[in-house]
Amino acid sequence: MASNPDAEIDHEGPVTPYRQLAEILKARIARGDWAEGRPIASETRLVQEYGIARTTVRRALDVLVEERVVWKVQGRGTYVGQPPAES
Amino acid sequence: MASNPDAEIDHEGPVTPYRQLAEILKARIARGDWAEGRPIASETRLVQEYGIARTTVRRALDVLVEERVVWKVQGRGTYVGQPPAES
DNA sequence: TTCCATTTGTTCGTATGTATA
DNA sequence: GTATACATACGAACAAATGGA
Repeated sequence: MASNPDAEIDHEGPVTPYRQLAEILKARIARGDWAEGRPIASETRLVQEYGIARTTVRRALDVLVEERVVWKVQGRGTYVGQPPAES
Repeated sequence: MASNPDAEIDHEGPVTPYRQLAEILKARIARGDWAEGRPIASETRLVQEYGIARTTVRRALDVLVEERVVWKVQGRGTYVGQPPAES
Protein backbone atom coordinates (compact mmCIF):
# COMPACT_ATOMS: atom_id res chain seq x y z
CA MET A 1 0.00 0.00 0.00
CA ALA A 2 1.76 3.03 -1.31
CA SER A 3 1.37 6.40 0.33
CA ASN A 4 0.45 9.59 -1.42
CA PRO A 5 3.48 11.18 -3.09
CA ASP A 6 1.86 14.58 -2.76
CA ALA A 7 1.15 14.31 0.94
CA GLU A 8 2.44 16.89 3.36
CA ILE A 9 3.87 16.31 6.80
CA ASP A 10 1.28 16.02 9.54
CA HIS A 11 2.81 16.96 12.86
CA GLU A 12 -0.28 15.98 14.80
CA GLY A 13 -1.00 12.49 13.57
CA PRO A 14 0.17 9.17 15.03
CA VAL A 15 2.94 8.60 12.47
CA THR A 16 6.16 10.48 13.15
CA PRO A 17 7.32 13.02 10.56
CA TYR A 18 10.43 11.10 9.58
CA ARG A 19 8.44 7.98 8.80
CA GLN A 20 5.91 10.04 6.87
CA LEU A 21 8.67 11.59 4.80
CA ALA A 22 10.28 8.23 4.14
CA GLU A 23 6.99 6.95 2.73
CA ILE A 24 6.41 10.09 0.72
CA LEU A 25 9.86 9.93 -0.84
CA LYS A 26 9.45 6.28 -1.73
CA ALA A 27 6.15 7.14 -3.37
CA ARG A 28 7.77 9.97 -5.30
CA ILE A 29 10.57 7.74 -6.50
CA ALA A 30 8.08 5.06 -7.51
CA ARG A 31 6.16 7.69 -9.42
CA GLY A 32 9.30 8.74 -11.23
CA ASP A 33 10.01 12.15 -9.71
CA TRP A 34 13.66 11.11 -9.77
CA ALA A 35 15.06 8.47 -12.09
CA GLU A 36 17.33 5.58 -11.20
CA GLY A 37 20.89 6.77 -10.71
CA ARG A 38 19.87 10.40 -10.48
CA PRO A 39 20.06 12.56 -7.34
CA ILE A 40 16.90 13.32 -5.43
CA ALA A 41 16.32 16.73 -3.85
CA SER A 42 19.04 17.81 -1.45
CA GLU A 43 18.52 17.65 2.29
CA THR A 44 18.29 21.43 2.43
CA ARG A 45 15.72 21.42 -0.34
CA LEU A 46 13.62 18.83 1.49
CA VAL A 47 13.90 20.87 4.68
CA GLN A 48 12.43 23.86 2.86
CA GLU A 49 9.88 21.84 0.93
CA TYR A 50 8.45 19.95 3.87
CA GLY A 51 9.05 22.44 6.65
CA ILE A 52 10.90 20.05 8.91
CA ALA A 53 14.37 20.00 10.44
CA ARG A 54 17.39 18.65 8.65
CA THR A 55 17.91 16.00 11.30
CA THR A 56 14.41 14.75 10.58
CA VAL A 57 15.06 14.70 6.84
CA ARG A 58 18.27 12.78 7.45
CA ARG A 59 16.44 10.28 9.61
CA ALA A 60 14.00 9.65 6.78
CA LEU A 61 16.86 9.23 4.33
CA ASP A 62 18.54 6.80 6.73
CA VAL A 63 15.47 4.61 6.38
CA LEU A 64 15.70 4.72 2.59
CA VAL A 65 19.41 3.94 2.64
CA GLU A 66 18.76 1.03 4.97
CA GLU A 67 16.13 -0.24 2.55
CA ARG A 68 18.56 0.28 -0.32
CA VAL A 69 16.18 2.64 -2.08
CA VAL A 70 18.84 5.34 -2.25
CA TRP A 71 22.51 5.78 -1.49
CA LYS A 72 24.45 8.86 -0.52
CA VAL A 73 27.73 10.48 -1.44
CA GLN A 74 29.09 13.14 0.88
CA GLY A 75 29.30 16.49 -0.80
CA ARG A 76 27.42 15.29 -3.85
CA GLY A 77 23.95 14.11 -3.10
CA THR A 78 21.53 11.27 -2.47
CA TYR A 79 20.98 8.99 -5.43
CA VAL A 80 18.15 6.69 -6.44
CA GLY A 81 19.11 3.04 -6.42
CA GLN A 82 22.19 1.30 -5.09
CA PRO A 83 25.85 2.30 -5.15
CA PRO A 84 27.94 1.06 -8.09
CA ALA A 85 29.97 -2.05 -7.37
CA GLU A 86 33.53 -1.40 -6.23
CA SER A 87 36.03 -1.67 -9.04
CA MET B 1 21.56 50.06 19.91
CA ALA B 2 24.59 49.08 17.90
CA SER B 3 26.84 46.28 19.02
CA ASN B 4 30.54 46.57 19.61
CA PRO B 5 32.49 46.29 16.35
CA ASP B 6 35.48 44.99 18.28
CA ALA B 7 33.59 42.26 20.08
CA GLU B 8 34.69 38.66 19.85
CA ILE B 9 32.49 35.62 19.54
CA ASP B 10 31.15 34.30 22.82
CA HIS B 11 30.35 30.62 22.47
CA GLU B 12 28.77 30.40 25.89
CA GLY B 13 26.29 33.26 25.90
CA PRO B 14 22.61 33.17 24.98
CA VAL B 15 23.12 34.71 21.55
CA THR B 16 24.25 32.26 18.89
CA PRO B 17 27.60 32.85 17.16
CA TYR B 18 26.15 33.54 13.74
CA ARG B 19 23.87 36.26 15.11
CA GLN B 20 26.76 37.75 17.06
CA LEU B 21 28.89 37.87 13.93
CA ALA B 22 26.09 39.43 11.91
CA GLU B 23 25.84 42.23 14.47
CA ILE B 24 29.59 42.67 14.66
CA LEU B 25 29.92 42.92 10.89
CA LYS B 26 27.11 45.47 10.69
CA ALA B 27 28.87 47.50 13.37
CA ARG B 28 32.13 47.29 11.48
CA ILE B 29 30.50 48.41 8.26
CA ALA B 30 28.77 51.27 10.10
CA ARG B 31 32.12 52.28 11.52
CA GLY B 32 33.66 52.31 8.06
CA ASP B 33 35.94 49.29 8.16
CA TRP B 34 34.77 48.64 4.60
CA ALA B 35 33.38 51.34 2.36
CA GLU B 36 30.26 51.19 0.27
CA GLY B 37 30.81 49.12 -2.84
CA ARG B 38 34.00 47.60 -1.53
CA PRO B 39 34.49 43.92 -0.58
CA ILE B 40 34.52 42.96 3.07
CA ALA B 41 36.88 40.28 4.38
CA SER B 42 36.56 36.91 2.66
CA GLU B 43 34.75 34.06 4.34
CA THR B 44 38.06 32.30 4.93
CA ARG B 45 39.46 35.44 6.52
CA LEU B 46 36.49 35.76 8.83
CA VAL B 47 36.83 32.11 9.78
CA GLN B 48 40.41 32.74 10.87
CA GLU B 49 39.66 36.07 12.47
CA TYR B 50 36.73 34.96 14.58
CA GLY B 51 37.58 31.32 15.12
CA ILE B 52 34.30 29.95 13.87
CA ALA B 53 33.36 27.57 11.08
CA ARG B 54 32.78 28.69 7.54
CA THR B 55 29.21 27.45 7.65
CA THR B 56 28.65 29.77 10.59
CA VAL B 57 30.27 32.69 8.81
CA ARG B 58 28.10 32.06 5.77
CA ARG B 59 25.06 31.96 7.98
CA ALA B 60 25.90 35.39 9.35
CA LEU B 61 26.44 36.69 5.82
CA ASP B 62 23.08 35.24 4.78
CA VAL B 63 21.51 37.50 7.39
CA LEU B 64 23.31 40.53 6.00
CA VAL B 65 22.33 39.68 2.44
CA GLU B 66 18.75 39.25 3.57
CA GLU B 67 18.90 42.69 5.17
CA ARG B 68 20.50 44.10 2.03
CA VAL B 69 23.56 45.24 3.92
CA VAL B 70 25.85 43.33 1.58
CA TRP B 71 25.66 41.37 -1.63
CA LYS B 72 27.82 38.56 -2.93
CA VAL B 73 29.41 37.59 -6.21
CA GLN B 74 30.64 34.04 -6.62
CA GLY B 75 34.35 33.93 -7.31
CA ARG B 76 34.83 37.54 -6.28
CA GLY B 77 33.62 38.41 -2.84
CA THR B 78 31.03 39.99 -0.59
CA TYR B 79 30.39 43.68 -1.16
CA VAL B 80 29.03 46.44 1.04
CA GLY B 81 25.71 47.78 -0.16
CA GLN B 82 23.34 46.55 -2.78
CA PRO B 83 23.95 45.03 -6.21
CA PRO B 84 24.00 47.42 -9.17
CA ALA B 85 20.72 47.69 -11.04
CA GLU B 86 20.38 45.36 -14.00
CA SER B 87 21.25 46.98 -17.26
C1' DT C 1 45.03 29.19 -24.39
C1' DT C 2 46.27 27.09 -20.29
C1' DC C 3 47.15 27.05 -15.64
C1' DC C 4 46.56 28.38 -10.98
C1' DA C 5 45.05 30.80 -6.72
C1' DT C 6 41.19 32.86 -4.60
C1' DT C 7 36.42 33.12 -3.36
C1' DT C 8 31.69 31.92 -3.03
C1' DG C 9 28.19 27.88 -3.75
C1' DT C 10 26.51 23.23 -2.61
C1' DT C 11 26.06 19.00 -0.20
C1' DC C 12 26.55 15.37 3.12
C1' DG C 13 28.78 13.86 7.90
C1' DT C 14 28.81 14.51 12.82
C1' DA C 15 27.82 16.38 17.31
C1' DT C 16 25.51 19.03 21.06
C1' DG C 17 21.81 21.26 23.65
C1' DT C 18 16.96 22.09 24.27
C1' DA C 19 12.17 21.10 24.06
C1' DT C 20 8.19 18.17 23.73
C1' DA C 21 5.10 14.17 23.79
C1' DG D 1 12.75 7.52 31.04
C1' DT D 2 12.53 7.29 25.98
C1' DA D 3 11.92 8.72 21.43
C1' DT D 4 11.37 12.41 18.45
C1' DA D 5 12.09 16.99 16.66
C1' DC D 6 14.42 21.29 16.11
C1' DA D 7 18.28 24.76 15.98
C1' DT D 8 22.85 25.34 15.87
C1' DA D 9 27.71 24.49 15.01
C1' DC D 10 31.77 22.42 13.10
C1' DG D 11 34.03 19.42 9.46
C1' DA D 12 35.07 17.79 4.84
C1' DA D 13 34.90 17.56 -0.05
C1' DC D 14 34.03 19.23 -4.30
C1' DA D 15 31.83 22.50 -7.87
C1' DA D 16 31.63 26.95 -10.10
C1' DA D 17 33.11 31.56 -11.06
C1' DT D 18 36.60 35.03 -11.28
C1' DG D 19 40.90 37.01 -12.43
C1' DG D 20 45.70 37.09 -13.18
C1' DA D 21 50.12 34.95 -14.74
